[in-house]
Amino acid sequence: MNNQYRYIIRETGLKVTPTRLAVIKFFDQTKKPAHVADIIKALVSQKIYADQATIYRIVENFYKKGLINRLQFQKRKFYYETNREEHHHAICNSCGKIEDISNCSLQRLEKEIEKKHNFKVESHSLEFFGTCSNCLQK
Amino acid sequence: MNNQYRYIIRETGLKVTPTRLAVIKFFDQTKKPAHVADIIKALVSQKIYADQATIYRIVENFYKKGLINRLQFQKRKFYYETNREEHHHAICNSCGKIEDISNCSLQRLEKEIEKKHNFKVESHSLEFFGTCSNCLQK
DNA sequence: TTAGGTGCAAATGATTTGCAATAAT
DNA sequence: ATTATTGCAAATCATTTGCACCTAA
Repeated sequence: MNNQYRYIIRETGLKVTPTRLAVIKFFDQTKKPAHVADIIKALVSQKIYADQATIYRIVENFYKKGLINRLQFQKRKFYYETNREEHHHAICNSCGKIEDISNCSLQRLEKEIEKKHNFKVESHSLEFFGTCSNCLQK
Repeated sequence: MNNQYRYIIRETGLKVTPTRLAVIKFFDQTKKPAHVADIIKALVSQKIYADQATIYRIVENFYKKGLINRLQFQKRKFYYETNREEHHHAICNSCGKIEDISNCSLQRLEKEIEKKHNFKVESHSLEFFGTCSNCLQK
């Protein structure tokens, strides 16, 4: 059951600990971007009490190992989410809801940049800000 | 000479003060994204000593009035730059250099999102991370 | 004159760090 | 046994705030 998670962690060279398992599981089950406070809240509701320093370290390690992505939405904090296929976000300025956007097809643009600027693109971030369907109705 | 800047500030409904003039001028002359510490340093070199709280307030006001843009580059701090024609950035992971990217033509994508998600796009941020030409040679 | 701007110092919020205790391999 | 991980408390960094004083309109 937890074996898939143990395996994923072990593959990165990190040690398997209960808190890391819980965090991996959290990201696997919650598909939404989450910041550290979200993660802590979710773990507390499962009666898992980890220090925030620990969560910050876990999440940065996972990010560096490529297990999760790190995002920012014009906020002061970082958000993290499972590293699934390339996609982007639409963030509602009114309620804060975050929707997924896929099929952005920026490959062409990346190619152009590499040629024009002689800049090797390794990653990109693309976020849209506006008003979501719910808030539009109000 | 400073009249253009006075005019720009006055148009927003904000009062014209020496510090605001200096900040507007700074953004007009420096085309690169800058964070608050950069601005303070530039002003100090002109013997203009303003409190950091003041700069934070000025910059947020200018941003809200649409005079400057606010950016984040996977850093904890905000960057600001003059609000010129739409463009994006390529940030070097190695030396931190920031290059401009123009002609992104995301209009098509925005239209799609508006239709598919019923989400009114008001702005977007698009940044590329990688290695710049200088760092590639090392 | 008066609404808005500024400086100062203290508060805040997210994140990081040092270090000793503990757990995973 | 060895090395990585954790908890705790304190530090840091960017940013914000309250308040008394000052200044542009």
